[in-house]
Formats: sequence, C-alpha cells, structure tokens
Amino acid sequence: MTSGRVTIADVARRAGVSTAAVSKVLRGAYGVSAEMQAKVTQAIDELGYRPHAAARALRGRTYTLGVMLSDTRNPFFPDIIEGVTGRLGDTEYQVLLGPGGIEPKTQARMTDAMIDRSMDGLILIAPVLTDAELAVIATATPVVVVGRHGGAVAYDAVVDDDVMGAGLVVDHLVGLGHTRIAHITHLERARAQGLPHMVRAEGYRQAMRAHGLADDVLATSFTEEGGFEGARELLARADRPTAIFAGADIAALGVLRAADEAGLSVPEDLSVAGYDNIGIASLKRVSLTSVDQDGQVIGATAASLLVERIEGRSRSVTSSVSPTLIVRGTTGPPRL
Amino acid sequence: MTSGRVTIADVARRAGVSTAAVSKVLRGAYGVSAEMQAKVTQAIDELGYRPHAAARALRGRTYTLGVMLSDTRNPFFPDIIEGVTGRLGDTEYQVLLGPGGIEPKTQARMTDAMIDRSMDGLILIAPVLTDAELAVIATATPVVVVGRHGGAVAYDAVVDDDVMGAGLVVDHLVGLGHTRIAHITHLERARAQGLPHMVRAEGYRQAMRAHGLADDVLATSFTEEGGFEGARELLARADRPTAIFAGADIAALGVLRAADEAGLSVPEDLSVAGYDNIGIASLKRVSLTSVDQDGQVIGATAASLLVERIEGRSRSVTSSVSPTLIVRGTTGPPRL
DNA sequence: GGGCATGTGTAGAACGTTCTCCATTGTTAG
DNA sequence: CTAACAATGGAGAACGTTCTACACATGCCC
Repeated sequence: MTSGRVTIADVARRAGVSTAAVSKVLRGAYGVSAEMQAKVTQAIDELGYRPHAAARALRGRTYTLGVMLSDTRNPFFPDIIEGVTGRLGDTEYQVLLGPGGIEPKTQARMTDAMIDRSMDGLILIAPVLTDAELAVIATATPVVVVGRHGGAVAYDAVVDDDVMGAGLVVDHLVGLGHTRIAHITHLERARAQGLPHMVRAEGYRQAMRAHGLADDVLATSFTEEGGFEGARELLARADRPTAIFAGADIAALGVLRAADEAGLSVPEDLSVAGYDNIGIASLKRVSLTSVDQDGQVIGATAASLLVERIEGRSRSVTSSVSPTLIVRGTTGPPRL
Repeated sequence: MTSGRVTIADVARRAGVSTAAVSKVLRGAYGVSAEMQAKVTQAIDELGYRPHAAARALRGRTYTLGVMLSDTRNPFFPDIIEGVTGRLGDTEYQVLLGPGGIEPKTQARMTDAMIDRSMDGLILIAPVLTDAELAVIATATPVVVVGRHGGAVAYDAVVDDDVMGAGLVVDHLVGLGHTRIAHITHLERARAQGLPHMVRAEGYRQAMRAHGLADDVLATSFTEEGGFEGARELLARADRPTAIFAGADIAALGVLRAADEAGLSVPEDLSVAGYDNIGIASLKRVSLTSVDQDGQVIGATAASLLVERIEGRSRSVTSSVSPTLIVRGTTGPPRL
C-alpha cells in the first residue's frame, strides 16, 4: 500500500494464508479448498491485485504473445491482428506487436527483443528471415509463421492458399472469355523463399497452363507506381492483354491509372484484378475485383496454433486458409 | 551453456570477475577500469550474452516502451510508429505496440497490461480514456499522449495543430473564391474531450468566422459511407456548397463518390478537401487535396518527450506539430 | 490401532538482474 | 610514517513470482 504495487504477499497477508497458497489459486493449481479459493479471490479483489508479469517471467509464463509485423503499412495487418486478439480475447494472454521493419537485420533484432522479454510465443507475419534463422528462433520459443510457404518443420505455419487464389482469378477471367491474361508480380533479390508473391505468380502459371493458355509474367514491384509502369509496358504491346492480374491491390490501382491514361475503359477494354482485397478496393469509385484472404481467420488460426503449441503440442502443423474471389466492377467480358 | 540462456553469471565466470562488475559494465556505471571494461565486453561478445528483460524489470528498467494504438486501421499509425522507432533506433529502447481497440474498456486493459509488464514508459495514441483515467496511468509510469487536445497536466502531449490545419483548408478554399464551404465531421457521444475531429470542426468555424463567412457543419461519421451520406445531403440543398471540407480523407472519398453520382465534376462544380493525407490521397486517380500531419515528426517528438521524461524531467510539456496543406487536383476555383 | 492413501496448506529455494554497501588497494598530504 | 581519501572490485540483499518438497490432518481398510 505504501509503495505502489500490490504484491502476492499483500494478498496473502490480507487473506491470512501463505504466498504459496495465493500463487496456487492464481494458477488454478491442484490442492486448493473452496474456502481458501474464496478467501484469496476476495482479498485479490479488495486489494486490486494484478500479477507482475516480469516476476512471473523469471519462473513461469508471462502470458504475453508477440506478433512481429514485417511491414506496418501492409493493409491487411489490422485484420490479422483483429483475428489474433479476437481469438485470445477470453484467455489470459495479452498480445503485443513488434514493428520488425522490412530488413532482415531489424526483424532479427525484434525477435531477439521479444525473446529477451520472455514472451510465451511468437507469431511472425511474413518474415524475411531465412529458414535457418527461423529454426533458431523456434528453438528458443514456440513460433507460428504466417504467410510463408514451405519449410515449416520446427514451427507451425498459417498460409493463405495463394496458388488457389491466383487460380480463382484466372478461372474467373477465362470464364469471362479472356485468353490474353498478364500477371504483374514483385521483383526482389530475395533471401527468403516461399514469399506470397512468388507463390501467386506460380499459381497463375499453373492455372494458365491448366487452361492451355500462354502465361505472361512481368515483374515490377508491388506499389502503385510498379503497377502503373508494368501496365504501361503491357498495354504498349501489339497484342496487348485483355486482362491484367496484379499480385497485389496496390499495384492494381496503378494498372487502373495506366488504363485511364491510355484511354481504355475498364472493364470493357481491359479487365483488372488484384489480390488482398484492401479497404479501398471496395470503395464504389474503385470497385476492384480482388482475392480476399480473410485475415481474421488467418490471425485466429495462428493464435490457436500458438496457444496449442505453448500448452504442449510438439508436432508441427501447417494450416492453409482458402481465399475467396470478390468479383467487382473492374472485370468483365472482353470486347470482341 | 547447458540450458539455453547465457546469464550475467556466465559472462562473469568467463571474464573472471564478479557478476556485480559485469552489471556495472552493462549499465556504464561508475567505478570500472578500462581493463575490466575490455575483459567484460569481450566475454559478452564471445558468449553472445543478451540481458534478460524480465530479470531487469524486477529491479531497474526494462528498456521497453509501449505504444498503445487505439485503432489499428488508422492509416497514419504506420507513420507515427516509424517516427517513434526511427528516433529510438540508436538507443537501447525497444518499442512494443499494444492494440488497444476502440473501447475504453479494452484500452484500459491494454494500458494495465503494459504497466504490468513494467514498461518504462507509454505512448498513447488518440486514447478514448477520460482525463481522470489518464491521470491514474500517468502516476504509474511516464506517459505521452498523442492526438488529444488539452488536459495534459500529469503527462506530456503531442498534438497536431488541428485548428491550424482546418484553417489552412479554409484559407485555401476562400483564396480560390469559395464562400459556401461546408464541413463534414464525426458524430460521437464521446466520453473523451478534445478529440481531433472536434478540434478540426472548431478550427473550421473559427476560420470561417475570420473570413466573415457563415459556417455549415454536418456531423455524420468518418467513414466512406459517412462522407457519401453527408455530401448527398449537402448537395441536395438549394444553395449547395461549392466546396466540402471533410474532417478525414476517408470521408472525403465518400464525398467524391457522391459528387460522381450527382454528375458534378470535381473540382469545377465542387471542390473537395480532406484531412490526414492518407496513402490513397496521393494516388493520381484520386489526387485529393488534404492536410498532412507528418506522423513521423509526431512520433519522433513523442519518443523524445517520453525518453526525457523517463530520464528525469518532471515538468509537463505539450508539443504542437504544424500540419501542411497538400494541394492536389480536387480543389480549384468555383465555377461562376 | 497401525499403515496408507488422499487432501490441503506452507517453507523456501530458485529465476537473472540491479545496486547499496563494504573491502581492498594505491596515492597523496601532512 | 601515518592518516585520509579516491578508485576499483565484490558480497549479497533485494525484486515478485513459481513450484518442489514436505508437513500435517483426516479418513479408510484390514
């Protein structure tokens, strides 16, 4: 009372029991009578006791889960986070987010920091760390990796089925009658394998092949400018595509601008589809056909896997979440 | 070596000194010879020692700063976070983000959790807590509040000068020749005072008055739909405004859609301005005139204030960051 | 009534730091 | 030559939990 913090000892004194007993009640451990339970709970309420996480960390759990964000600007992070916190809402766990930056070095620094703070487990969202680095982290603490395909042995993984997502787009466009469908992907001298854009490009190729069509992949970057430049190049060709599938919505917005400037009307002259279903895609003025990943489900799944892991599961699990195609105004039959 | 973690005792053994000495070196405390310093630093490097934050927390600092986010979807959070991490980049402090949700209750839970984890200080971004609640938090730990006007006595504050920002927009529109300028604000039965939208509306009123013009404020909500509905109502009037200033870009996008649907061309028939300068505003297709808050500067300022506070300053400081007007394609002279 | 399981509570040693004293040494002043 | 003092290093007590080991009842069975 004198010096700020209420400790377990204060509770014990108030309830007239030992600190060990209070700890047992707190942890719901075996060997507590109903009477004891009641006395302690009352004392806790009266004093407004809250466990000191750091002290806990020294022996047991911290009830803190870390989510490393690789790029805070990524528009579907909020969904993932909402999924995570939603799933964890009625547990004792707290979620803390770590801005990891886009560099491997800063991401490594962040994961180290989270381990140093004895978090009970980590969710890494689209990390650019190598499989080896991830494996090291996974030996220190339970880990769930979101958005990286393949290579999950020491940790659990949740992925959007990007192959399927790309397939949905291609199927949709082919169904509308398109045959010249180009794909814009992200160029990166990547350390890491299995990043979403690579898998989406591969899914696009597979789907085109399945329809007996020739693929046409152009690598620029997942930015508005990247989409714009890519589209400009594609639209300048003699047999220009009738549809462009951008691997990310932000790039698709650039494609739309390029179509505007080229005087092409969408979707009559050019169909455009994106991926991620970011907020703007649904604005009526944009109305972009896109693939929705349901970040909430991804986040919730990741949270569940992590808690399971913490509570004892040892076998690795990879969970794949199916995306859905959201058809909007930017795709339609090609003009013949 | 056997069981995972390298502790200060391992370092001490390796360097042939006491743990107390290692701790001194770590903290850069007084009473360490150059030789000792060298020995210990070498041992630390060789063993790859990293201090255990929880153990530190029990006695001293954790070197962890918490940033509570009130709404992860808010598009300029990334800028603020970048500003914070940027400023802290070369210090020993680590930043952890806490998704506080939009409810007072969940925000309180988050700040409690951060205090329980003995963070050295907290940055609260646009919290909806009452001044009284904030004061309580501020007694437990150093606090910097971002984006709340007024009422900062026990803590530091960083605000965007929203009065000035609104003034910039009004001045700009008046300068173009507009006289019927309406403002769309956010409606909320708010517990909290001094939220940005209120201050923006007030700034708008002041500026209109200064120009001798009648103000016209409509409260809907800061969503695309809110902007749309608000604009529809405004544009249906007999003496419809020639310019609409939305208190947030997202609402301005709704205004643009309403203009579209009403067959009004922007900016000839209607000028539109927003606030926040979100990413989409700069896309060429949108090209929205907006007020930029420079979240990076805000974040960096908040970080500096917090560190100063932690390191001893006791006097409260409120820092106001001046916004800038970014003029783009949605504002122009009214058609006469 | 002795032995044994079972149920309930407590003592006290960790956990990895920080930091206040205290001990030792070397230096300087008188 | 001694007293005083500065500079350096170390012992050891915190910090607030968890959790193993143990003590003590009580009830039950043979």
